[in-house]
Amino acid sequence: MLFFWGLAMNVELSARSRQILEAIVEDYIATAEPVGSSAVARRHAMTLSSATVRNVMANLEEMGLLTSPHTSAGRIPTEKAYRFYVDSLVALRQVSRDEKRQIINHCRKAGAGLSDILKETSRTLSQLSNYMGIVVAPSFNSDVFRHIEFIRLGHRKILAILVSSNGAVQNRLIETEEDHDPEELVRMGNYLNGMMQGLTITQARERVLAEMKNEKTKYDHLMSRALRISEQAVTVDGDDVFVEGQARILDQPEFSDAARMKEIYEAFEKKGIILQLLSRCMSADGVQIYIGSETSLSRSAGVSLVTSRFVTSSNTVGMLGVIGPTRMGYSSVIPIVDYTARMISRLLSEA
Amino acid sequence: MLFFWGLAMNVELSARSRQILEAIVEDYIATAEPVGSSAVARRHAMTLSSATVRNVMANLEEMGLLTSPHTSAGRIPTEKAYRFYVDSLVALRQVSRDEKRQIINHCRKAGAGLSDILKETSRTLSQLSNYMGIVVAPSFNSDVFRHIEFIRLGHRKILAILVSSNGAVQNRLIETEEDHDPEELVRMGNYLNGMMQGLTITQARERVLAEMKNEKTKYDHLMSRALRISEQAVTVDGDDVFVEGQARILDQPEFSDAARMKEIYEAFEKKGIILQLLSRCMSADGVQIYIGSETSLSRSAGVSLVTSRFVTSSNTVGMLGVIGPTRMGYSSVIPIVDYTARMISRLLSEA
DNA sequence: GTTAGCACTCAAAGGTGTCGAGTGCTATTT
DNA sequence: AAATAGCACTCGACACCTTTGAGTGCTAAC
Repeated sequence: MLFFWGLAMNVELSARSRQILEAIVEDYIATAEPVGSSAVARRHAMTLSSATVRNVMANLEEMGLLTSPHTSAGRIPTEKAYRFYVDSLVALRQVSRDEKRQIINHCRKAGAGLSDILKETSRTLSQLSNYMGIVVAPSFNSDVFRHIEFIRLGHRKILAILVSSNGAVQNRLIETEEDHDPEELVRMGNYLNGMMQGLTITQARERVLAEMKNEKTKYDHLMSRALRISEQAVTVDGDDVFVEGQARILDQPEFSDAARMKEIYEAFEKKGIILQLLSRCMSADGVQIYIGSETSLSRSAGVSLVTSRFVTSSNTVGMLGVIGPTRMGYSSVIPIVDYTARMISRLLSEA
Repeated sequence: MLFFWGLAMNVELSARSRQILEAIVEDYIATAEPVGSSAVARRHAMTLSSATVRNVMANLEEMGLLTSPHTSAGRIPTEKAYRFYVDSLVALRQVSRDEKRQIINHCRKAGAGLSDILKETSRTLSQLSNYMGIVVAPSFNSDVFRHIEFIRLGHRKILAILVSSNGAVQNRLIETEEDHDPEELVRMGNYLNGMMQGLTITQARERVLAEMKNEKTKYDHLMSRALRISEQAVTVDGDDVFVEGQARILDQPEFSDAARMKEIYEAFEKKGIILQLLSRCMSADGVQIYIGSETSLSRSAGVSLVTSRFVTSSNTVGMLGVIGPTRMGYSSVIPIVDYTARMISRLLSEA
């Protein structure tokens, strides 16, 4: 639907109009100030006079691609214009050698744990883009079970450790109804490890629930206890989200006022919003771009989101991207996100 | 030294001056606007005229307790005034029944893991105080070792799981020089568990290093490998810090401008600063208060910090507190921090 | 179709004047 | 001697004005 718009406009615009729109968008991205007709004529060393540019701009405004904040200011691009720009105008920059180096180094240097890598990635994205970096860990639930283990911590207190084949680890403290001694726990572990081999965490959970209703296991003390405990262990709720570089967006002039800022920060404290937002881009391959209201992050905040998914060795998908103002340097952010996603995918597939 | 100042001033001020200073500080805390002499006379239904109050205020200014932002505005308290206020004026509010309920509920409802509890506590502090809540987990290194366990994840890849008696868990992915099969890992685990029983993590680490030099173990293949791996496992670097309610401080008028905000947020992205800051309050018991530059957080930012430490069953100490503007509602924040620290201590001691 | 010219608009910037909260000082009261 | 009333003074805040200049839309000429 969004893409359709882009194509539709693509057809309707003359080459010159497109060129001018591109100039305006890029100017505005660079300066954050309304762009006037003469600025366009000048900056682009075009063979056109400002008057001509004005006519074109009036056209573009009528088409809903530009607006003026007031009668005699320059014009600024609408969301529609950004959409069009991103779909068919933007000339993507190459990822520089230096940036590549940074991305790769950061990936490697992180402690080898999955969450360390992802956190570091988030930071790298933020540094390279100068906006906010965001990474959503592959959903633990859809990852493949590797190992479960119980450790007795005290009277009726057990620590359950659940490892997925990604190398992601979940710890859960469980209070049991009766006390279990270490040997019992080992046997439970063996039983469950056998049962869950090869399943995803979600499937494992279903399997546990099914087994609990099974007549055979119902009357086996050890098994039924093991199942009851493991039911808690395999119930993993939230996915991990790593957000870095929150301070950076304060550099952007459009976020200098406090009310606006607050909206964004509050959105981030409720991580649920982000997850909901990002689950959308899990399905499609390649870089996805959400502009302004398309993000449904907060109507008024004027933020955009450039994301891509990455895959792990066990074929679960995660999400990474950059959040910044609508007026974002798409030409460099898009390649950075793309490249980073590829690198992370490769790194995690090796493992 | 700071306390000495408080006492010194205590002596020098007449009862009336103190009363007026208190009124000014409290007014300023409530309104964030410079307080004028007539406001003091009026608000306090004092038997004094504004002219008299003026004289007293001139005195206080000379003593460095007040400043005027410009000739004909009211006066605002200096850091010194806050210090004095906190040391000897403030009338602490009782923690209300409702607040107590919230604190206790939040503690309990959290998933039983240590980090869940602390994160939730941080959020509670933020909610009750309307400032930023901060909790530093007890240093893992000084906690008592409980259990170590190795899980083979793949060729030459081991997951080490280290549990302390607090119930804190550390996972670490380790790449080994040779491949180890699961049975070998179990034996290594047994050996190390025996060796480290009763030691703190730091001691355990020293013990490992010592054993590695020991002639006897040097020539035992299993042991020497176990030691080499465990050396990595017991090397834990950073402590966990939980900061919640960052959006809340945007409500404070003094932080409405972006430059100021940025300073604070950047301080928080480098968690190191916080740790350094908080390590100071680990030693002393009871509520500690750091005002403005005393925090050494960022000279210009004008933030204060109210903290208290808490203890766990294994006698390690953590830190919790509230960060807000110097102009902070000390009378309610101090009791909240105090009460929360006590509750958390109790909760963690039970475990 | 392009451009030059011109009248018009409007925000931003700067200047002026008033208002009032607040001060310091001094003379007066208690 | 301490407290107060009175008064002149200061200075930011606000409202109001003008000027400036960037930018527009329109029209007539090329």
